[in-house]
Amino acid sequence: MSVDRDQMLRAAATLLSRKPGAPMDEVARAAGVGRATLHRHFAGRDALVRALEERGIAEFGAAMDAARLDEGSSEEALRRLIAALEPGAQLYGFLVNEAQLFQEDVNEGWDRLDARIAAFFRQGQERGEFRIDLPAAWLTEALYGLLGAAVFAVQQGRVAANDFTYLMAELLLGGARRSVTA
Amino acid sequence: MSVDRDQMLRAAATLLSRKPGAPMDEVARAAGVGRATLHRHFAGRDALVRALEERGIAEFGAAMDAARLDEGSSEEALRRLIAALEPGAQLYGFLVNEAQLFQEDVNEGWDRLDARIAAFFRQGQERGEFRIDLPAAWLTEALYGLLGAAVFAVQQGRVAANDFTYLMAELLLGGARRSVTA
DNA sequence: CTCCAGTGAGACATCACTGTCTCACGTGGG
DNA sequence: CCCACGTGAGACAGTGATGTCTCACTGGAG
Repeated sequence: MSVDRDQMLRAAATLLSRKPGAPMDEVARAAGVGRATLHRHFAGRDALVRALEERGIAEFGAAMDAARLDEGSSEEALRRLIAALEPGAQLYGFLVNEAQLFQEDVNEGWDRLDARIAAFFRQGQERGEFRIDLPAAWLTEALYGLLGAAVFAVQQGRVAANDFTYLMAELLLGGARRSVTA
Repeated sequence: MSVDRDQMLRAAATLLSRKPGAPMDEVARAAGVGRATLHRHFAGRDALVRALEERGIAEFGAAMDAARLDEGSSEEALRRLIAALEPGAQLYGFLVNEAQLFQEDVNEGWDRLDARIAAFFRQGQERGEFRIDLPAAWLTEALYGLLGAAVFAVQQGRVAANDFTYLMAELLLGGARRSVTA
């Protein structure tokens, strides 16, 4: 009888990531639940988005933990990170857009994650594995941007979902230029 | 007396690129014009966005022409393209987001531009200058994604506006990995 | 079996935005 | 000078989403 709050969040994430402005009743329908029930669990749209934020932040952090960014080469670590990010990529894409919208009142959890990602890139630079002429902050933003682009490309069927991790990692690491050795 | 329609479009683009959902009266204020006047020039919000689309498509196309994508190496051509895209990057970022929202009813002008960009990447692949394991469609989406990320990074002051072209081109072409030769 | 907590459906007031209209004003051209 | 056009300010109704409330129902616990 009682509705699974987690399933509601998941359904909301899936819908809102494609249609950020979807009305509450549409979110409710997507979650297979009445509008009243949705509203009982989340005081309002803001609360719902806030909950999605917290969920996204937690999952993002968990993905970073799982990727063990300190082990092995920076390149391998980045590949692991992207692979770990893939399952929640839709949600992250939605949240990144959302965060860009409301520059003010951003959850401080994002700052922490941003800092961790940037620190990882900086470490790679200090190790001589990443280029030093591209600021860590830029690499971080580029990661987010490519994440969103990849999610969209998959949604549109422009690229295969299976290639997600490969395309992300290869472009971010090696770029489009054909290398002499490859 | 008469208001400069072009200036209104420019102001609208600047505001909406940061705040896509801004109400019409805010757009009007940003353009230094009354809401009624804004409405006299653009029948409604849709018409305004449509006008921005057309403007963006035209400018994007002009930038591609100016970049002379057929001359010289593909890498040089891509650098020229990114440099030519920079002045209108805010607008393009807004329009790309807008296009992602309304998958249906997309201006066919975008398809044409998409096709030109993809064809350029494909040509580079056939010439052996771009990697063939990254589909041209993905490179195209990545270009858009990085464009948006770069605009945002500059807006947030995370990177210097002067580095826009360099950061975009270097990441897209060479990626984050430190090359052996560089 | 009997409650009752949780639910879906719908009514309702409210709110923000929109698009239209009117009216007074000022500037520029005739 | 005077008129007319374009403008700004504001009023107005319409619309869609929101948040709250009520009510009837149902499935599960006791």
